[in-house]
Amino acid sequence: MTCSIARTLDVIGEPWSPLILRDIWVGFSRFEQLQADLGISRKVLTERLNHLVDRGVIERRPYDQRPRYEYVLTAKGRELVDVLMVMVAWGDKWLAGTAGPPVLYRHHACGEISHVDLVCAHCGKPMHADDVEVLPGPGASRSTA
Amino acid sequence: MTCSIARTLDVIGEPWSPLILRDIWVGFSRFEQLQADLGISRKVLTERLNHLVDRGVIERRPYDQRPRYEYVLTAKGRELVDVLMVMVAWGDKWLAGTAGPPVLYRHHACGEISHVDLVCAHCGKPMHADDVEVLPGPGASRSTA
DNA sequence: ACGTCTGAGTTCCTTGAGGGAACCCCAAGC
DNA sequence: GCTTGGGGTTCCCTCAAGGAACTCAGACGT
Repeated sequence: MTCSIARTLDVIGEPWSPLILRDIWVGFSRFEQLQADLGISRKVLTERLNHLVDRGVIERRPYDQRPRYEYVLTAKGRELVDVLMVMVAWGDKWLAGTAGPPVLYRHHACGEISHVDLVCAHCGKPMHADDVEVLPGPGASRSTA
Repeated sequence: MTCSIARTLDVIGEPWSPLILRDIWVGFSRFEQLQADLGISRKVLTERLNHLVDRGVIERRPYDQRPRYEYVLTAKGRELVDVLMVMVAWGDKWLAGTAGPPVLYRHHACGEISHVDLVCAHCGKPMHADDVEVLPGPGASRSTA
């Protein structure tokens, strides 16, 4: 489908993929760690990891003489974490409940506990759902995308 | 699971939900429009719409004397579109191919074709995967979240 | 009064993906 | 040479997605 959302979902749209990516992001890099932390079936974990490697968002690397491997984010994968960070911000705001957010994020640049906000890459002002007009682009083929 | 990503995925984690949300965002608000545009089965579309209504991200409204309904984003839903906008930015950058992005977004504030960028809500500087430190928060229960 | 059209779903059947548990391979270490 | 432990495969079984047909309710034309 000619839609960047659909294409992105082709990479992280399957049920477990975002959680796998998050775990790798925060440092769970080995197969057994991921399986234990997520409670995912080993079969599906294998499939998802292969898929993410195929799409170039993670890389499979040996870390021992023995056949031991770890998974690390590529540059493409690190940028995909942006999507997760926005999910965190939204989930913290709308779904955290009385206990408060389960995880906090300290921003290195300012040292404060914070969360992400969206701005226009061009002018730097806030950019949200109602702040844009949707137009067909060069790669468009059908009515929508 | 005590993880804001997992909780967000409970709302838009099922395969079609993000695409449904996108369609409603860009103005496809009726059942028949959504079904035709997405090619989703009517059964699953019904389930997804009900689920999104239950979670409070869209609202079902009659628009006629006859039993005709349209779906519109709530405030909660409009903020969830932030996630889609980041997916668009990432998909445009990494998956658009030679044809270029299928859809363009004009930012009302500056009038330019642009895309979103992530900044720290506290200090306004860029905030991405490597710019944060992850700490357990008040709502934490287990090792990770 | 009657058929019909249209939007908005339901129902039923069939297929494919996810869960679970067990099994396999290989290298080190004892 | 037997065990251990990480990193997967294989097999079966259930449940969710797809597809096509059916339903229902209110307007509208005649």
